[in-house]
Amino acid sequence: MTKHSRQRECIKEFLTNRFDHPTAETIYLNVKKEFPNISLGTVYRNLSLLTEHGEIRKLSTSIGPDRFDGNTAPHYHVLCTQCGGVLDLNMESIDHINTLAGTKFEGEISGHVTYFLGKCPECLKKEIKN
Amino acid sequence: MTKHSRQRECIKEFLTNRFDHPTAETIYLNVKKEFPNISLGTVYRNLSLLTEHGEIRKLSTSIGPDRFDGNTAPHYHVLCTQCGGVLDLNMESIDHINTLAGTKFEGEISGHVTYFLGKCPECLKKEIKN
DNA sequence: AAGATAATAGTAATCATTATTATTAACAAA
DNA sequence: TTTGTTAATAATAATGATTACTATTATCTT
Repeated sequence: MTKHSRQRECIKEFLTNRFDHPTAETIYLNVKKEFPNISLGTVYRNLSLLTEHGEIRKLSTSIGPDRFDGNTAPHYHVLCTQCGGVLDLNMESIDHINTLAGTKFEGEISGHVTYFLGKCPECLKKEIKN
Repeated sequence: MTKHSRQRECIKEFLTNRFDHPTAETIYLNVKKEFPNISLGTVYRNLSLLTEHGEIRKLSTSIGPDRFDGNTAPHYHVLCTQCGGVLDLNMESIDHINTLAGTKFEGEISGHVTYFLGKCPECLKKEIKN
């Protein structure tokens, strides 16, 4: 049975107003403005809780720390190999690849994790200038 | 200019004979049999080198440490949500999703990282028994 | 208002990985 | 085959991200 907490509410709200998929550290620094004594552990625990409850999404890439997304609607992400930024990609779910994978696998396929690699519009623009 | 080293050769050979995508720790413990004084740092450095040179592949999942694959032929992986194992999935490259993603993105898409979630044949078998 | 307990702040611990450094091994040239 | 050069090593410390611990506080219930 999970009790309400103002810290968790603040974390949740911060995430719903951000679209750059901040890290726990960034969330910590920002929530600190409203709760100067908040602990990084509290941030991590609440991010886990919110993720479990399906209220936010956790994004793990091979580079850098985990990031968090307040938008739970199904969509994909592009990881910019230049600046390290993580951008939204509003593409419909490609769940047909699960079916395809299922035909090549003796076990059971229930889902997939996909992120794209590339260059964000900003980095691309800078490249052309030079 | 990269010098030959017996330790690196041993790591490489160990990986080409394993198909369960071991972690750096597992590789360390096994290579230790031939090189009792080998250091974990040496294992990590050589795994990075081999990955850079395209001789092995590094697999990062959101759960647990990185794993390494001696098979560099293009293929995918299934992460068993039951036992945590990582299995090969010999499916052709689904690079058409890059093109699809490109149509929804202002930047540039150069590739994708995908792994599937599911249950391996062994865990599935156990489940049916019970 | 009082009691029960989940959540917190503060901090220590853990885990995976990378960095540092003195020593050793691999290769090249004499 | 010795010698010189330099990359690779072993040993260890340091880092970064995350989780665990614990006494205190906030939230909810009665």
